[in-house]
Amino acid sequence: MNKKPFLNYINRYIHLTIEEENLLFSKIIERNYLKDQYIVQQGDTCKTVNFIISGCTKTFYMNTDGQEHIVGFSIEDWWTSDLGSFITQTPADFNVQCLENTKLFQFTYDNLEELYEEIPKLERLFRKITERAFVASQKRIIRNFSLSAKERYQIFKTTYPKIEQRVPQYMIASYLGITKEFLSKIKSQMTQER
Amino acid sequence: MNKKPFLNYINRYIHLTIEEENLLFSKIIERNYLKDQYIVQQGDTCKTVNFIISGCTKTFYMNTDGQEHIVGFSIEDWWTSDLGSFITQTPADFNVQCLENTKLFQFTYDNLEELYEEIPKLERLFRKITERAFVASQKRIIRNFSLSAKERYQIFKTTYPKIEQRVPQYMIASYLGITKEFLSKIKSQMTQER
DNA sequence: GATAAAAGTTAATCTAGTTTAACTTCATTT
DNA sequence: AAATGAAGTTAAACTAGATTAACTTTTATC
Repeated sequence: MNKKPFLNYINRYIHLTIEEENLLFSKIIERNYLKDQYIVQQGDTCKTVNFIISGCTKTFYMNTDGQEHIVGFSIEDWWTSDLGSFITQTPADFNVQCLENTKLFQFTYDNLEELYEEIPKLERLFRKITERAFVASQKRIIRNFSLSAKERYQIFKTTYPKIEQRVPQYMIASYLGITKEFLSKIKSQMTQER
Repeated sequence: MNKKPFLNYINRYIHLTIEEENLLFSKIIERNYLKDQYIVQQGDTCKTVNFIISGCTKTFYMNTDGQEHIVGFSIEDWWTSDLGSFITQTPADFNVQCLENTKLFQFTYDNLEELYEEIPKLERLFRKITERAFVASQKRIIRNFSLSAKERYQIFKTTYPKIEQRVPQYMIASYLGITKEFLSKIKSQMTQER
């Protein structure tokens, strides 16, 4: 178990003693998923929050006529879960599926509750992480309302250049809230403009 | 200073001793704003997070050609701020303006940082509040992509019946991401269907 | 290296929602 | 109670993006 990436990550927010680090890692489960496997399925209760060591996931909602709406992608050094399902321990609205073979550090609900008691600093860690995630989510809502599909695509490209290269176009279209055909049109427009 | 509504609110998440309560309230500033006054202005750094005792606010983004995009409304027992600006202490993306005379409990950045040190339970409180806000924000993104304007309006009406009655229609249209003219059309459709 | 399946492209047609503009209703001030 | 302005309505013309469908390119499989 290579603890480095996760320690580097949490050190951006809090500092733990050696004892705390050991306690923390004693409750983390390392797990590997294969490409296409599901970490969470819509309707199941989400059992874990997951830190990605390597790999890539998509979080999506599938509506009744089988249309897939992508809420987000996650890669190394970020989290993946259905947080709503996890915190309330009720059925998930979203699916989380691996787009590559993916290695995770998993926190189960009970383990995380115990850790919050044992290492109160972790409350701060997750408070700060969630604050940032919330702010990003609010900004995305406004962008979706106030910008055209082309502008949103350009922002996506500059904000998440790594993700753009790892994920098929039709999923990016879904993330942007447009059809794959329209994204294709936007891209051909953009090459002509150059 | 009537502490009851705020104490009832936080008791849903954490329990404080009398000493902790006293310390908490010693750092809360009660403040009244008049209708139309700004609590935060786009470009300024947001100095406070604010719990609403009475009144109503809107949070909105104003784009370069003066178009207003409403991120959200807040009423009694909820929070209002530009959280992104507050946590990073950088210029705000959003405006927060009172739609009614509004009474707030304000936490300044420094007071809140001190309180986190003095009452670690508050980290848990704000972690949980932010988790819920993030989950709601994610669900809104999906609804905006997967539902028609009419469906979104119907959900708004049932989810926030109190807000619908206190806020002008053109602001609700902005919140839903549509024009006031189109909301008007939706409403007339809905009355004809009955 | 042939074949099939998945991903991406192009173009015609269509529609949900926008824009513009004139009009009505309601609230506020004098 | 008249006058002004803000909020809401209606309808015609318009457009960003969806839908449908045929086609091409890439990737995976035998």
